[in-house]
Amino acid sequence: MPLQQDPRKNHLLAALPAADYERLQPHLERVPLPLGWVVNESGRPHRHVYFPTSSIVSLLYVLKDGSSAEIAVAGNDGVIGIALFMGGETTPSRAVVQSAGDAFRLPGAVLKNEFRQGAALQNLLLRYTQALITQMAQTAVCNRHHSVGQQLCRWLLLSLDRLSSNKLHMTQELIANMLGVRREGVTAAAGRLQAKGLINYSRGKITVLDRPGLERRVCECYQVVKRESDRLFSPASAVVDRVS
Amino acid sequence: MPLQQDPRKNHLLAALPAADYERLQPHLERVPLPLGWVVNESGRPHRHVYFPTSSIVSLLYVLKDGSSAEIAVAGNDGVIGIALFMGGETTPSRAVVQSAGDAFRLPGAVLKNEFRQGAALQNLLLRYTQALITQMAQTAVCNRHHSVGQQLCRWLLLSLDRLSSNKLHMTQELIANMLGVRREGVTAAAGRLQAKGLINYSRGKITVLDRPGLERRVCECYQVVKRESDRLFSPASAVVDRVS
DNA sequence: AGCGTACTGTGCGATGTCGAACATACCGGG
DNA sequence: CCCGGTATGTTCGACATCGCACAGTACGCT
Repeated sequence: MPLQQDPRKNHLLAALPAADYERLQPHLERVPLPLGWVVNESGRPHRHVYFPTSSIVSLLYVLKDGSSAEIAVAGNDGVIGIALFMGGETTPSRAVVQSAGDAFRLPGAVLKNEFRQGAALQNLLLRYTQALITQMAQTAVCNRHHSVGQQLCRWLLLSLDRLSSNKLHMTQELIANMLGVRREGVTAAAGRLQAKGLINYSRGKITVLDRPGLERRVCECYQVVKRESDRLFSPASAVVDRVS
Repeated sequence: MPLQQDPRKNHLLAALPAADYERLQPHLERVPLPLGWVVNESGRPHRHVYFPTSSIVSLLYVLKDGSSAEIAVAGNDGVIGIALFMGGETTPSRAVVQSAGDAFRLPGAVLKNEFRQGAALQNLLLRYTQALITQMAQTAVCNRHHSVGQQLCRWLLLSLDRLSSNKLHMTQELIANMLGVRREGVTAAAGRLQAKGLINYSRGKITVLDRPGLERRVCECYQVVKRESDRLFSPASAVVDRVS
């Protein structure tokens, strides 16, 4: 991994006007996030918000019986810990590092203070939250109506979008936990993708060979989430609100 | 139906301090919401936010092939049109009236203006949004892991909580659309509930006879959503933020 | 009273996922 | 270099839901 010292590799921080960013910058602390690390435990108060730069973090819901499902994912396009500025302090979901890398964190108090000024950061975080809501809603529908194969494609593409390479580091077992299905189901679906030459994997290392091919196989859910995310962060719509 | 003329039958409006409410009151317009009415169409800009008093509104995601799923529900404890204050103007979901009744609506401009002052309304709406997120996340997990029977119980209880009577007005076909399953599945599940004496239904009229019985059959998802909603609106936590 | 429509009930095979047990293959550390 | 653990592949029956077709039933309207 190269330097990755620049907080502004995170799109949210990058979208802040210089003045706003300067206020936050002294409080940003770089944190390496190892695979599997629990950033926020379900129901526990959050101390910081995390802005991933090269890492990917999943929001997981874990049921009493241990079964789980990913409800959203955040990488360098997002932030972990929205409960802090939404006012709830905690959420019933667990945030787990899905792909090791760096993040920058900000103490909750600093974020809340900046958020309450109603500055650019507020607008940005609210838009992000709305994009997150879209992602969660789409996940709910996808869980209901689409096959494991389609969901695997969606998951691969969402992960790929948040990484700079075409290699993922993730076992089928972990993917199964994310999708809330059995490992065997992932094995079967991944096997089909490999047979068609779309991906290549071995012992937790997945290489995507034919991204357009994946996009042809994925369900509409992927596109909806991506388009909505682009829309909410497009320069046009962002500027309007900042100026007004 | 009695008068239902009081906007403060909506819990959000009721939770506002008098001064804040007075500012909004002149702009509140009473609107009867008929069954099936589309309050907000997917992708279309919202003009108003709606505060239901005696109605229930579902947020539905509709896929290209016509299949759908409910991702959240709002009654006198919520508001429809969060995209307005979140900054996105639209959402990819459709808001449909699930149970006819009244709502009060507020023009988007009035709401946005009040929201930006950072007053009590802002805090309240953000907390509500977080509760909504919880509900959506729980729906996603429930879709993945729980049976139609359990989900039907959850759906009945969530609807019941938002009504003053123990009678629902809803065909199995519509419930099936909400849950994203086949009508026959609902018929079977509802038949079992009726056989056990928990409910009674006939041609679109459902009477809940044994609510505790339903609560014993429902999956944990219902309790989680309810508890989290209570927590976010408990007087204790609400006051803290307003004072600070 | 009669008719039509909306709602509910039922039966079938097809399909996909589950749950569990077990076989194989690969990698890294001692 | 071997050993142990981790990752992947494969099999089986069981079960729930799907998709479709059609039968029965109650309500409301003319």
